[in-house]
Amino acid sequence: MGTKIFIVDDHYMIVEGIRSLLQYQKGIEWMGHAMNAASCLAFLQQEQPEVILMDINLPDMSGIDLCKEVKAKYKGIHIVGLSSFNQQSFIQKMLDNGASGYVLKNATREELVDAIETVMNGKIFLSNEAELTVKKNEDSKTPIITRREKEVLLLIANGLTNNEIAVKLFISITTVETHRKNLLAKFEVKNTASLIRMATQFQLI
Amino acid sequence: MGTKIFIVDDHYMIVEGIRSLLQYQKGIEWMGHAMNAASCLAFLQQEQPEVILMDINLPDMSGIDLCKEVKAKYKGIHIVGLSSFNQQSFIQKMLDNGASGYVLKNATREELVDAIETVMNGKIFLSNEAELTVKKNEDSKTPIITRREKEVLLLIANGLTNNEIAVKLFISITTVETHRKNLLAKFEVKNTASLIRMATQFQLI
DNA sequence: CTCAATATCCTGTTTTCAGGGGATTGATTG
DNA sequence: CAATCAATCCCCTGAAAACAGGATATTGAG
Repeated sequence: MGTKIFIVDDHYMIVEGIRSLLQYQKGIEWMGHAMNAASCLAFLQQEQPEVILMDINLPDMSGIDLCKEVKAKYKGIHIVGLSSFNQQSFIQKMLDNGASGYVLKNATREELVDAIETVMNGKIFLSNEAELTVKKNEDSKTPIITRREKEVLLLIANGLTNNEIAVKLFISITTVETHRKNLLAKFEVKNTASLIRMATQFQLI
Repeated sequence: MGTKIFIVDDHYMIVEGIRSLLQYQKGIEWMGHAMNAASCLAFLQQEQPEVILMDINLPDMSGIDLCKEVKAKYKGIHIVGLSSFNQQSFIQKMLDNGASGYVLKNATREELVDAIETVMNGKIFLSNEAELTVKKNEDSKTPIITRREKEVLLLIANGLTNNEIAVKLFISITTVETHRKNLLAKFEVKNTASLIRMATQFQLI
């Protein structure tokens, strides 16, 4: 009997694609698929696969949250993230929430099989490109900003002036200025335009 | 003999998924697939399909450009855009470049078949959701900005001050100020932060 | 408990931006 | 041809943000 796998993805083409790639693969047993988080959880109450391939974008819940929930309830299930994006923040969040690996949607059959085998052996699997991204982003990583700074950043992005922000957050305008100063410093930029640009690139807003 | 279709997409899973969805579909003849723009163009020199399903994200060329090129050389081929994103700007650009339709990657088999039939009849096909997006964005559409304004916008986004922009573009600082004023007016915002935010949302930078 | 991080507040000065006005040139187009 | 628009330039004012120095609670992890 092969490794029991299950897929959660709301894209028919992806589900069919993976089914087609793995259908006659030795050592792999296709248990079915779910199109959303809810029916995935419902399925798991009946049967448990060994590996779940899980999209990070689901209609009812983010794959990141679903990953957390599944790992909390069924510790033995290995989860492989599945996404067309090659973005470090998502990869990291999936891994933080208990995922054992991450495969891009342009993976080959070999890569898929490799991923499933690797996580079954208790190891971490990252797509080649995903691995590169992780490495690349080690240099230019997202600045670590505090909760308050993020609040201020969001309000800046929404076009509020320091004064308006101060009113909204019940703090002094000078405090807002300080947070702003720190944001500029942390992002290593020298004005608002670059700040907002960087922040969007890092997907903070 | 069915409608001859061809697929250009660099995602194995998508290609396999579509193949699986359409393989035994009556009235459709699968001609093959290409993983990039170059091999698509090479294939077209040998044979011409009636409908091409084309990803907007290709490794060597954007689907938007490829669409233009294919339509220029082979006017009779109907092109259906294929993407996981539901973004008005992409849809619009594909249609501007001669595409006959647009299908999201979470389309069902029925939707795919419908799309192919529709474009074969010389009509435009848009995915349900894509149609909604187009409608939604009719209200809040991208401002029309001039070449020069876009240049200035990019430099603002890169963190240059008016002075630096003036030097770089060999124009007076007052001219830069004017362009900036016009940008704020066109985007209907009142400061740089909002301007950059809007510009990124409209994917101008 | 201690220390570092965080959040808060202050006073200045200088630079940059926003918003108001008006004007000229050249290209396009109905 | 007249009208429109893009692109250029100019002046002015006041507001906002950036820069340079501080200082002081609070709190949370080791």
